[in-house]
Amino acid sequence: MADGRHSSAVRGDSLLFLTDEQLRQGSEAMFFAYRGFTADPDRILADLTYGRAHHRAIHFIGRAPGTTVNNLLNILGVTKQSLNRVLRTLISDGLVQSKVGRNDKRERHLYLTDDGRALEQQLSDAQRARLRAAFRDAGPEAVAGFRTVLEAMMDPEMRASYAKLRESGT
Amino acid sequence: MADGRHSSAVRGDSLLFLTDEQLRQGSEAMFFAYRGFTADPDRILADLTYGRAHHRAIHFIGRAPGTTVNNLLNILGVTKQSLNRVLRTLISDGLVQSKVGRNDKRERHLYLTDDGRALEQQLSDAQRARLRAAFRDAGPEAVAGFRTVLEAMMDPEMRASYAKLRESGT
DNA sequence: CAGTTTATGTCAGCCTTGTTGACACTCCAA
DNA sequence: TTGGAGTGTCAACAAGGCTGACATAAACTG
Repeated sequence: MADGRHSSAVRGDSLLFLTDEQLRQGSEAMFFAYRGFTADPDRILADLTYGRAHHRAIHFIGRAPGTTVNNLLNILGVTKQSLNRVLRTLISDGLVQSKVGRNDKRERHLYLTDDGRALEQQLSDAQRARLRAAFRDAGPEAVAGFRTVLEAMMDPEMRASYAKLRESGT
Repeated sequence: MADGRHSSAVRGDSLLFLTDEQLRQGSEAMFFAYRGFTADPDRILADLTYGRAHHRAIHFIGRAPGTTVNNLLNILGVTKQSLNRVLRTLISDGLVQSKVGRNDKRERHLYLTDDGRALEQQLSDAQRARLRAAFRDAGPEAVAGFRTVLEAMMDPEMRASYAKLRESGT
């Protein structure tokens, strides 16, 4: 780590494109792009009493209906207390329904209600509009590269969750 | 928005790759990847008394030494009260130095101290290691696509900030 | 010069969303 | 029957956003 700012560039091989400057630009691109990515749903949520945490819960429940609390916990990477606070409000507001498991009655299976689905739709429409525009501007090859790099950036467990959701959705 | 889940796929043109399912996968990829992206610096920061907000401030001061408070405010997109809380601790901890402007004495120009640079290096090394691995695995074409899409996702002002930093760094 | 605007700092208070620790309940499995 | 897993909940706390209000100094403007 003490070999300076061109640690990866001096090799002179096919990894020349990995200068520290390129990597720094990659970081900054992630930072600025993530802001854009969340901006539209955030605006909608601000008017309701909800935040990004609610959005995430709604998104993943909508994506995998009947998922258990524990499953959701792993996907979201927060503590159960944190998730529970969010779920409690969503359930009492009638956006999410919690059903006791049929086989294992300790488990709660989570579903969106009609209202929940409506909000999910509204939020993801807003988010997708931006993504759609970005994908269209960038073109299919760029999108493929985008996805390849993002997948490579994930932690292995997250990559597994991602792959699982991906196959279930196709 | 009521035209269902294949709103963009039914056109049958070159935008076929923009199905809502593709877009949803894009969202989820962003979510999981961003978690990975911040994970390593977060681990380092947890041991100090600092958080992600400190990281961001240190990063951009290191990137554009002598930047003003107002400039940083625009880049980070937070309120001055929020930024000030972070800057105050960084300055009193001797990681950041604040100099009164030469021309305009109302402005404060921000610089990293030697200690600040050391922490910045440590944090960005951790972050770059992951990015480097991801870029290497994905290859140059994928990286180009990654950057193209991210740039297209940004708000216009953010894209301007990004471009400005990019040219200053090269 | 007087008045306004700009750049910055700071105080106080609020919200969301994360954390830990503790405890209770239900139920499955050995 | 006992241990452990899955869940819910209470309390307390911290980070880091936010708004509103106010202060100061410097720069700009008529």
